[in-house]
Amino acid sequence: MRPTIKDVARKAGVSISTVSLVMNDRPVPLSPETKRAVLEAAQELGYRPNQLAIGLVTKKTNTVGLIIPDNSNIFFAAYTNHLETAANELGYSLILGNSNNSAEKTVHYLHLFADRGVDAIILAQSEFSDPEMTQKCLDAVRSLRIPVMLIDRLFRTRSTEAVLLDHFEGGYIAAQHLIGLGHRRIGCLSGPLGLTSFQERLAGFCQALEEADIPYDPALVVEGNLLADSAAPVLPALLKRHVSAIFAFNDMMAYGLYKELSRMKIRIPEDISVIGFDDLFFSDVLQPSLTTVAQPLDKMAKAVMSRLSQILREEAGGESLTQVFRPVLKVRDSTSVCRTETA
Amino acid sequence: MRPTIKDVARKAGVSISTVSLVMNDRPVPLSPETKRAVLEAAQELGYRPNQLAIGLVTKKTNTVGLIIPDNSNIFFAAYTNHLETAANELGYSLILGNSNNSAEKTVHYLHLFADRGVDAIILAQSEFSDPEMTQKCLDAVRSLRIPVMLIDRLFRTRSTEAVLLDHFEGGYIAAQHLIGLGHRRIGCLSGPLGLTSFQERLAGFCQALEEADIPYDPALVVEGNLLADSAAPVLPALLKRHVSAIFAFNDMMAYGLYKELSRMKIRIPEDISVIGFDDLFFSDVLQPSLTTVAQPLDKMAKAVMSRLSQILREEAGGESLTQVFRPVLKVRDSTSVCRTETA
DNA sequence: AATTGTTATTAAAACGTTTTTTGACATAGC
DNA sequence: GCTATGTCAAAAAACGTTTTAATAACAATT
Repeated sequence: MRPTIKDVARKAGVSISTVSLVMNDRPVPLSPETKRAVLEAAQELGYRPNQLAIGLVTKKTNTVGLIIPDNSNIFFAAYTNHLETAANELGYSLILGNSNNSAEKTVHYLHLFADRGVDAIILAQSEFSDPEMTQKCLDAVRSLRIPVMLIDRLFRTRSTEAVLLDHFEGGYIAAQHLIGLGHRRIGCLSGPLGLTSFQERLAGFCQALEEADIPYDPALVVEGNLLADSAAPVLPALLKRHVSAIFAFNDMMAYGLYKELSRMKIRIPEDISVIGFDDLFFSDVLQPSLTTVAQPLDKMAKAVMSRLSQILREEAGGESLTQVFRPVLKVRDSTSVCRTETA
Repeated sequence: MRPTIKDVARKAGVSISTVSLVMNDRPVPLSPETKRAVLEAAQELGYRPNQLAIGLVTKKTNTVGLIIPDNSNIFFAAYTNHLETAANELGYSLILGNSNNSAEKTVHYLHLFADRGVDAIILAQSEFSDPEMTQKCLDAVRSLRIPVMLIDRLFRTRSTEAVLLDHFEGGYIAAQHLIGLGHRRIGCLSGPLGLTSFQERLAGFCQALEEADIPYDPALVVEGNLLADSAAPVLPALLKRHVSAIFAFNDMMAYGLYKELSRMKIRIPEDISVIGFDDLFFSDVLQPSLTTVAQPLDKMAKAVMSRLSQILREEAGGESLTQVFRPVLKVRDSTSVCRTETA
């Protein structure tokens, strides 16, 4: 049906080896006439090489597997989008798997993708609460013998390729911004503190407090589940402590705060300032627009793919590399100068 | 490195044909001992068949290409997520391409995916403003000789496989809902009316007006670009006409209305009702939550994949099938009884 | 005229599978 | 004792490429 190299060879009156040599522009002596004949035949037949066959012999498919928890999570959707763009620019295709944060599904996809001959795998997965699950993934990754790039903190070891955000600095600049506006009683709506990234955000937050000589009050830190609806149940605890600002450890929870505060007729930023983390698409659409700590996803995605491409071209040294990116503060309308007298 | 069928054969002391027969559980006479030996060897070596090689001989890769305009568009991200889930349940993997609404990129991915031996392609693309572009895509699709499933209205012909929403009904139920609340001057913030889907939404809207004996006033229909920021420029025109409700043809533009109305101190739904279309994730988070027309993406995704799977198993009759799904009205807090006296 | 060297092309092996055909050996029927 | 009939297993071809080694043709050197 689809023309193969044989068809081109027959049409051009040469052997298939010649066709291959010409198509790949190999540095072997070939007469101009032969080249022209082959190119013409290929053109006329609309010949396109079968990548399956090529992959079988070259062991390269120019395909990268991407395993993320959930593409309906807009953060990952945005990341995926940037990764796909970066991949395409470097000549790679992306094959997608949703792990739903399940170690089984992660392992499933690791194998599935390896079976399909992907050149590398990008894995977005934070630690599992059960260390055994993490170990399972680690084992699977090791057994694969394929480059794996982590874009979240699955393993604590430094000996893996990774592209990460500096979460400490993220927490730090968020706190610094609020402190600069005069806030001293700042609530934290944290993510699960079992996860390294959130520990680090909190540590950065504390560092900023310390530098401003504000005592750290653990009662002002509550834990959420990263979803919007986790804001409502814990908000009263913070309000009771008279916080003048709340640092939500991701934008989704900040949205939850918006909803609940609005229900309570507490105004943002007049009565309380809110700052988020991630800079999702909607943060700029919301009313008032959300001040937040942005992750430079485009740069990170580019870094992921160019590093992988480097590794695959075998231009990387033996050392594995962890690249850490700096977050960027986006000041919008949800934070303002502190107006409460209570220091 | 990775064990192959040969390694299993050697270890089990049989031929590779036997290994293949056993692994695929073929209905051929094989002694239980042989089977056991093969299975054991495979298990011990951790053998997993190379899907590239299998694809080369069977012409099936269990991979489906998905071409969408933009995965950072949360509507498509959600659809992609459902499609991936449905695909995985049926044993397929999804390979992803962002077309950015460019015909060139669409054609690029059509070929790229075909080269990689995908079994089918899912194409989310509305018509191009330039009919020549549409023709280009059509030609590429035809030349592929691979099943292509449309999940948007690229071609007007009925002779393609497609899974679509009943946009007419969507427009109809949105209007009906507002009319039921007593609204008679209803503004439309439409999408580009060059696109069939929006024409149909508008037609459904008009139908509902007609049934309620409300004259259709073209001055109440303005065109947006589907993005949030297209609301602000056209809102004054609608307000001047004293609309008591606005039907935004997608949720993103409804969000734009929220922002602009809030800036103008016009309250939703007290002063004006707003209804959207799509039911994006955020519509339930917003304050007030957005009444909207939902697309049953999970059902549609399942329908896409099960139909494709049917076609690929060659169980489909010769006829191509267009499946149309009914939208669902989600009544939330952004619409209320009309309080203006102006009829 | 024999050797060496270029240049252009091809043959053949390999990649890891599936699948069809062939073959070896027992057992049963005549 | 010979042919038919079953079992089981292996051989071999095929899928569409790349790549290395081989070869052929011819010119240039001795």
